[in-house]
Amino acid sequence: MDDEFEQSFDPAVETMHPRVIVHIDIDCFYAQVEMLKNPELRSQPLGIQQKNIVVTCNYVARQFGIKKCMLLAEAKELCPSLVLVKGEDLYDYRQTSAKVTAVLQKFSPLVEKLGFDENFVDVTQLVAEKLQNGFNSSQNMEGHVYSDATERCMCGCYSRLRVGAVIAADMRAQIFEELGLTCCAGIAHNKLLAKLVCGVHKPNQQTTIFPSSVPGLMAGIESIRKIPGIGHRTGEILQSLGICSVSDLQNSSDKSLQQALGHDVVERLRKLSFGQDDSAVKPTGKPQSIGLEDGFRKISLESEVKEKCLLLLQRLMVLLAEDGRIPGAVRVTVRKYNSTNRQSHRESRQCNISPSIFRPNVNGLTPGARQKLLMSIMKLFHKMVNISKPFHLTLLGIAFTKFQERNSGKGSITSFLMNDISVQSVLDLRNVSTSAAEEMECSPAENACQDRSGSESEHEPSPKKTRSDFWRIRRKRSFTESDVDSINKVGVSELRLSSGEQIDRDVFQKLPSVIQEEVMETLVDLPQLTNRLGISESSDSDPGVCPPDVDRAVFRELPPDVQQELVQSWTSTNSSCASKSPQTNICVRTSGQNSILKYVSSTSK
DNA sequence: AAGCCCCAG
DNA sequence: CATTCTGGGGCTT
Repeated sequence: MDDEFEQSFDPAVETMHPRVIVHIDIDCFYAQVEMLKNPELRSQPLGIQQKNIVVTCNYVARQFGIKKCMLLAEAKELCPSLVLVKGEDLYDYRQTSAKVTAVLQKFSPLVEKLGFDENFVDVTQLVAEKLQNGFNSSQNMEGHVYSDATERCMCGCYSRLRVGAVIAADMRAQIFEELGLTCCAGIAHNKLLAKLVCGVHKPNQQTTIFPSSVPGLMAGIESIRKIPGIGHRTGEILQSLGICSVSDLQNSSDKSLQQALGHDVVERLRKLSFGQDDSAVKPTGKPQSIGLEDGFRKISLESEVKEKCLLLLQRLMVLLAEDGRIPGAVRVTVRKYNSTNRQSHRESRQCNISPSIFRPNVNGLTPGARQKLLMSIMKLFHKMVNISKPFHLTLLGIAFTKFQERNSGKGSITSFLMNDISVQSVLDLRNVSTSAAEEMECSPAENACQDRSGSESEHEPSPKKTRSDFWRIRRKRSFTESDVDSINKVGVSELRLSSGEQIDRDVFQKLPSVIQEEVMETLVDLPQLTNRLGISESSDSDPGVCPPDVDRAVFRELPPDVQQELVQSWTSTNSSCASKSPQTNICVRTSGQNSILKYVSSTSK
């Protein structure tokens, strides 16, 4: 309140800076993850490829002038020897991201994720504790200081930020020691400044900014668009009103602005332009919705809609299982083709679904869960599209929402998983075909309490497990005849697989049996679909043939497409693998990627 | 509930 | 399909 008085007096001056915020940004995140998985890449120029672009690259590659989001061709020209790794399977990135966040949560519960590679941490409390305990930071300043901090603010933030810098250094050390990742940190009294200053010294460095340097920092920002919070649209509006530079914004008191954006927004933006940001670090929790959507040229048949929905559903089930919660509602989104309407005009309908769909039936395992779900979905679809008339869709999406609260255990999908005897039997299978070493990384118990804490004790029970072991550890594993038998007991009678790779443990096992069945049923019921997607029956019997970069694709959270492939290979009762020995390994990866390409090119583009 | 906007990555 | 996809937020009806 004092604050407000002061600012109405002079908007450029803040008198109090009570918080300490650290912004952590992992250096070229995807590239680092890939280099952990395959250390040989460290010495080579590495680019992470998505579609036709290099989304990020390591620092070796940057010496060639390669930049983020550069076109593939462009990058190759700059560096013909550029090693490319596909970065479309986000599983490892997501996992690693969660581990980073888990490390940071040891410092404060106030950790806010921004994408996979950034986190805000409010360490005000920890700083206060350290200061109370007589922590002395006046000796040496940890890391860089933005500009030459001259004046000292009298609110006490000078000491606090210095302690913050020490904490940030600690965070970075822990992230490196525990995960092998380097990162940058920005330390400031608010989120905006912490983020802005984070990247001033890169890579693997940290920068602290004190309030006296804030005007300089803000003045040095070329475009207003660089200010987090001013996005595409707002930037355009501001520009259209002649507000281009930060100082333009600082001095703006236009009435037209107020009209265009509203008083509150304008106030917020003006504050931002002075480096002021009251927004709190909002602890990131589980998502409120989990959804997928697919864009395409044209869908005009109901049968195509059904197919799409089944595919989306299949992928969604996996994400859902990984999340561990049970949704209470489903939403369907469509975008109708409209030549005049450049806007992606979307429509959506949602309805509640009985959570029992995701629970076991008294008599065993939900016979028609998928059908029920699909029925609900199609019903929603029909609310938006009258199929008796021609229609043309360019997008279909399905999302689950209204998740049940972290139930005391009952009803939670994971607890169900663990309580279901038949599933237990599947879990137990793992012991048959899994080595002890592998067991350590992911024991059934750990999986059961899917506790987000992620970084738990795990690994290290074994003497020396190198980092590359960490990534290589899950490999080759085969289902045996008895595995198949047991799975049959669970009720997935059509299942026939000779190779599971990580599938069994990492994904299949994680899935509630209901969902396991869902996945199976989907495919069993839709032979034409599986055929269209094509089972590469090639089933390469020599996994060693797989190129290393291909080999790493971890089925687990399956980039749904790969998962699909795998499920197909399980499902194909009469495919070549059935005739082979149960021990035969299928090179899932290779066949998967090929088919994915086929699939993508035939439907998506 | 659903449409509309915005934003970030 | 015109920067795709995913998730979040806010405001309005």
